[in-house]
Amino acid sequence: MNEPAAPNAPGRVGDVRRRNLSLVLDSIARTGDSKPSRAQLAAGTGLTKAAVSSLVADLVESGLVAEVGLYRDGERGRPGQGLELSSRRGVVGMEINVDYLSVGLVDLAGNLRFSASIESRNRGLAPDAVMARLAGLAAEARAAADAEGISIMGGGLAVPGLVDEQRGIVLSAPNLHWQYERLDPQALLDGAPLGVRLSNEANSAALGELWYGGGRPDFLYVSGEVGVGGGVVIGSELYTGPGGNAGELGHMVVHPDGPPCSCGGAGCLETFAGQEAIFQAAGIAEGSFKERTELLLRALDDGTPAASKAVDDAGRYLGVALASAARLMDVQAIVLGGHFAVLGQWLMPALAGSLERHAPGLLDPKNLTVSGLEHSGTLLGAAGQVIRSVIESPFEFLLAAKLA
Amino acid sequence: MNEPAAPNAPGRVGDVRRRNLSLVLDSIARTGDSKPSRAQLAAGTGLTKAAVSSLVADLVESGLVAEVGLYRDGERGRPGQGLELSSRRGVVGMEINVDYLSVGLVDLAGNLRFSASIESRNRGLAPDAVMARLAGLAAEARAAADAEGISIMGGGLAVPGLVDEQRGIVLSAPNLHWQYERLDPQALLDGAPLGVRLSNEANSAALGELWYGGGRPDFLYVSGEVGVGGGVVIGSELYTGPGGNAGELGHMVVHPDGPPCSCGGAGCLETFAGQEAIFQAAGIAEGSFKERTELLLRALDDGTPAASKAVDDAGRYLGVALASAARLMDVQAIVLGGHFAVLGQWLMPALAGSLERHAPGLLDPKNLTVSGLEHSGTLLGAAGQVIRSVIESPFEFLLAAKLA
DNA sequence: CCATATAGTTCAGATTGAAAACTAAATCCC
DNA sequence: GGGATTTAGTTTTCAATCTGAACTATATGG
Repeated sequence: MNEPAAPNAPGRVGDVRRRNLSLVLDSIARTGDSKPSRAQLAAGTGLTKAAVSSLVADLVESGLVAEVGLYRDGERGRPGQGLELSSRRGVVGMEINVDYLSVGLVDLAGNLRFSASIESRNRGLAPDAVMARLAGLAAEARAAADAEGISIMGGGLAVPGLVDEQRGIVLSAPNLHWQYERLDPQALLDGAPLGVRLSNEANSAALGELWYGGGRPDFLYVSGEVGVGGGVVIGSELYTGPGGNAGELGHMVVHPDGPPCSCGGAGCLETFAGQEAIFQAAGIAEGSFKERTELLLRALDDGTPAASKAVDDAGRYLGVALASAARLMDVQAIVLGGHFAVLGQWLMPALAGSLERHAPGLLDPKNLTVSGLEHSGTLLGAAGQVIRSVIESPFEFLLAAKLA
Repeated sequence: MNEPAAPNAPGRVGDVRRRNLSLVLDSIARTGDSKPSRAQLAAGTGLTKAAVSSLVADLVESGLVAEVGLYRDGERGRPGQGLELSSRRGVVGMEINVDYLSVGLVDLAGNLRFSASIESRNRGLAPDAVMARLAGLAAEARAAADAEGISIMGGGLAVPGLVDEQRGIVLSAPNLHWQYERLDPQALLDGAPLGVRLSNEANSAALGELWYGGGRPDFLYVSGEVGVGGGVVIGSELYTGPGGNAGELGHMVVHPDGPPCSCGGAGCLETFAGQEAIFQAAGIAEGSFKERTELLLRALDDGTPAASKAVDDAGRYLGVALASAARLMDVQAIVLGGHFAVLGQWLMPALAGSLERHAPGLLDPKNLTVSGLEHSGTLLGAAGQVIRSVIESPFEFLLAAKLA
């Protein structure tokens, strides 16, 4: 869709403006509610007022930034024109999960302007059937955008599995029983200038947490779904590794003599802390995920020993994996999401204890938190990736928008 | 010393030239022996011939690049002027280790032009005493540089411990019994325009491997010294983590019920695969490192069961840690250095087996290798950091050189 | 010796930010 | 109420630096 600048591309004179457009736009995005003036942007970025004026003019003309009336900062002097990200440009976040589909309309500033979701037993369903249902939801989002006067720039689609972003292929999504499925995400938002970006669910949730949640620059996001996934955020960027598969927390080895795992290995975290493992250890075998989760929570509330032990064990082994991860990557904050967030209060004691036992003093307990975004985190992250790409490369967006 | 460009600095017109100077210089460095002409550089970088001519003129004037006579590429037409990194600019790499000190003079192209080392039982010695001995070696390197007509740009000093690069402080080097020692690395090479950069031994070894060894862009370097250290190289850059302490492979947890470790944790890799742990498990208690290593190697040669088991166990647990690391960071190649390189042939079977058991198919066995640089890897890496900083920011070097 | 091919230089033109002067719009204070 | 002051934003001039095209330099081939 948009070609990223090659790292070895020659510097041209025009690159300076590309960079400064992004710098100013990002500055406006970061300042958020306080709606900076051109003069404040100049002070904040180190650019001259003249340069900022010229850059802002381009951004306003493109529709990415809007002026929002006068704004008084100090007591004297001419008041500035407040600037903010346009609320008339949006991105559609979409999520396919095991038992539901959801969409959300997110504006440039990150506000969730519309959302909808439906239950859908997707496991084992053909990708085409799932995509057809999702297309219905996407149409709702487009209608909502029309109603609110929001122009849709693009979309993000998160799926619980390994994906090839470039080619729109789901390499493997074991929980959906999908294997090497070629989707057509573009069809969901026909005509959107930036298209639809396919992404991994855990990674999107991690990015949602980064941009619209806790907001730390460095943390490890742990997503306990059917599998145990993770997203590594370093320096406010997702670390995906040389092959794009980093963050596979679920298959870190937490016991050298542990049981065999579905991945072919042995002693993986997932065999101790995956949803299935916890349900099984707690003696809860029947029903949908939702039903079993409710049974488990009730059992924990009642203090049922098997349930408590199951969650304690999961927490302890999760602690082993996180201790190793913290040592290796020097990660100093951890955010729990998905199933782990739901189990938070029961999981934490064993987890914190295990971390302290294996990596004493390495991680401040107050940096071990539960995600507050719940299900919308993935949606926000999926949409956010497109929004960030615009903020980081506004020039490229202008081109894409002009061509369309 | 030289201030790195802030990530949020505004782009200025002059930045374009900074970047292109680096692009051209790096291009010359990469092309290596084949001594490219200006026209070839233009084709390779995407810059115009005019721009390359102008950039090369600056680089030649600064003494970083030299013309090396005519060079014929095709059959017809005017031959080009071959260009290469100057062999008259060098950096001194220095290393403090537990039982020796060493220095090396490395020219811009990465050739080791001179090296020397002395045995020195540094454990427990005062930093001042060690630095005084090292200064003697450094003086030899300077004399060698004078004799060869090499001008010294700066130096790199690697120590086996955690360091604060900026302030020249060794935060902790347990194997030397050093704790928060303020060194004065600058004194070793008084007057060198880029000063002396302090660095961690394992990290330097990893970088040495990157620039002058295997040359993969992504790998995990495992250094088995007294402790077990590591260096994570991703996208041809060292990953140091948000706090600068990434790569602490030795304290990854490889057994949830393992013995206590000196770090206060339990079940750490180091308690199974550290030098001391191996010596102890093999029943070798007395003597210097060198002597004990020789004893161990002889015992392995003889097939002594205790020694074989000690090394097998170390390999197996190392495999557990590396399997986890590979999952988490998606690392696809591993290079063994230090003690592990010495034990290579005895360690490999158990290590490879363990990796395959815990992360089957994840890592191609041919990507599990032993470093070929031996001891000079650390030296080359320490010097290389300064050399790379010049190649990546030639403009800043020009300024620094001009001020001196 | 001249056609041709390739290397490298020179020069006009375009883009862009810095610096400084200027205009615009508010408050302060008498 | 009106000038002084303060702050916001624009205009103008200038310098840096790349591109592109024309030009010069130097080789081979017939």
